[in-house]
Amino acid sequence: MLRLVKTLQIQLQSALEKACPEAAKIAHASDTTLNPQLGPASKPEFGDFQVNGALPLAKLLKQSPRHIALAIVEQLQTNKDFSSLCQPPKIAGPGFINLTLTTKCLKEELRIQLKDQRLGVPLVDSAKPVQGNGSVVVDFSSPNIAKEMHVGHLRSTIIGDSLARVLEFRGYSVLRLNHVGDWGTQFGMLITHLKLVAPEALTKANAIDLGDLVHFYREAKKRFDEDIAFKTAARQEVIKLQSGDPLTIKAWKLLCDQSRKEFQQIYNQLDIRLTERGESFYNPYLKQVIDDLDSSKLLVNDDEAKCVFLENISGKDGKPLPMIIQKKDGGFNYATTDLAAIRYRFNPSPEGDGAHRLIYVTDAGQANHFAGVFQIAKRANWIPDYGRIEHVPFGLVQGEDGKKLKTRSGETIRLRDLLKEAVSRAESDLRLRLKEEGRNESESFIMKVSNTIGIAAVKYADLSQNRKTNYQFSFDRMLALQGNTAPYLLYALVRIAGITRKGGGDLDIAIENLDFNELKEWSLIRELLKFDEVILEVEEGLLPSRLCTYLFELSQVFNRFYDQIPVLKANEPQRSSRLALCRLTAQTLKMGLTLLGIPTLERM
RNA sequence: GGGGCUGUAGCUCAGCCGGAUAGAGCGACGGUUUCCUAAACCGUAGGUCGUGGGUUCGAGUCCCGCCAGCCCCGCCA
Repeated sequence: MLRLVKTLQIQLQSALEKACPEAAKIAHASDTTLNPQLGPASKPEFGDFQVNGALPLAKLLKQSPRHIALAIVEQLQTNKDFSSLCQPPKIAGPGFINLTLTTKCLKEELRIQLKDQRLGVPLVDSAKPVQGNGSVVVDFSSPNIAKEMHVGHLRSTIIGDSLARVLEFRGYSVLRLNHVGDWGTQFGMLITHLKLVAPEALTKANAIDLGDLVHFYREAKKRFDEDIAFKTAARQEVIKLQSGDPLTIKAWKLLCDQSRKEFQQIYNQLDIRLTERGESFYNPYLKQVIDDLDSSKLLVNDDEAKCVFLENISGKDGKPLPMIIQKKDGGFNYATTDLAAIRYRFNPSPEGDGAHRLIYVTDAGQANHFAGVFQIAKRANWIPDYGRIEHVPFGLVQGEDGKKLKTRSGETIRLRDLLKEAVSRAESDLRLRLKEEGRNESESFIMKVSNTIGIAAVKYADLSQNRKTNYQFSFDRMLALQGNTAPYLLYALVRIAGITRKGGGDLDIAIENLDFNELKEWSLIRELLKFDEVILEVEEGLLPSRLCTYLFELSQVFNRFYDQIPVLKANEPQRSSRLALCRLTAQTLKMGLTLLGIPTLERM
């Protein structure tokens, strides 16, 4: 319905200017235009759209808002194109203008959407030209080498993937970058520790597995915090790594390979595609960062460390907060790497990615860090005029007690265990239901369905509740069959698949003879037509939860339709018309879920 | 001390650029099945939108103060 809204916007604009010439003159004088304030109706009984633009003009024109609304309506009714789209407008309340689309217009929109594989969502090329090479970087997941993926990586991975999918669907060339932690102090301490306790791990592939590595990492971290000599040795090791010492590099590569294999299993299970480009990738570009900052006079030596002092951000003492770019031991830290990454990602190919938008999906705790890094990048002129750089923050995953999610023994929950539990819970729910309903299904069916539901539930729960605030994790809630959950949405699709199986097999029906006469049909049509706008909202606001809310509402509207409106038993042309609605609902739900990274089922 | 985020129904959360009587879901209570999967649908109850001011024709939404919770703040990422 995007095109339609655009058309209405233009018609309203013109009617408003004609109805209030004095106000229009004033607006033009200050180089603005009058805003009709067109928006979706706040309630179904108000129609499809509401126009609020009359209200703010009342004071200026010293007329009642209803009077102004009337003048606008009169202008609108002289426009034949408008009258073919909307029924006669109604003035309501203090001066709102309510618009209801004509059934002819709704049917035409529906027909267009039924014919469009993209369900009305425009490709970016036809929307507006993009500068740079049109690519978008989505930086997400980013686990640390030598550590297992845990709940902390869940949100970044799932949200980042979904955003990447939406942007790809819109036609951007998306770089899904896994900025893995494969560099830095942690590495120095791990290698130093392994040299002492398990040197074979540093020279031979597969000498130890990731579980052991995690164990060693914990020991190393403990020693690092307690033992000053160890700390110094670890820092030396980092310097060796950063300066390319062959033995250290070899050990480092082995550790990375080991971790990579493990990560890949999780990504396969979640159906997530990523390009690994760890922190180490930017090693050759770090020096340039220092030089650039130095030549633009941003770099300051402070207590032997090289820093940039931030503007408008002060530290404990009230003085500007420094960001350390090079430590006094000569080592670089994550701020340096992040700056090098920004520079590289905006730089044109071949010395960079030529991106026009950078998106970072990390926890909200890093908000200050990114604010600082982005500020420095701006001041150093590394962000082109058309460039956009955004931090997409998210809150902690908490347990149902409101505290940080942990195992009973108080340890961090491994991602693989969490996914396993979701699937096994889905499986026992399913087996119970099959028994209750006396259904007989094959083991492969049970495995496929429980796997799909389990993973879908975890993903959907996270995406639908996406906000900056913390997120309360609950298996019971996410696997519930009712409410705003993945199983509820999947079930709506299964119902449609049922119709297809039982007789609507060729959903490739004629769409020229659509005939609707039920309120529940029109509600479904109106809901289906909102899809394109929702996708653009997600693209702009980077909030997958908007898409989730929409899909849930669509499922609800469909279930109401399904409950009361017979499809297969209806006479023609209703039967074909309703089948068309079912087909489009299925396509929309499927497409929406795909954009969330969630696969669908025919039966469950 | 400074900064960020959050505070909406018993619980979990929506609420778009400020717009009409603040919405869902869960839970509670009650109803619906000769019919395409009832894993559904319908109804009832439940609110000082943390709090006090301000701006505005109009504030859950914007501004300021206060209270509470979480997070970040120089050589970890």
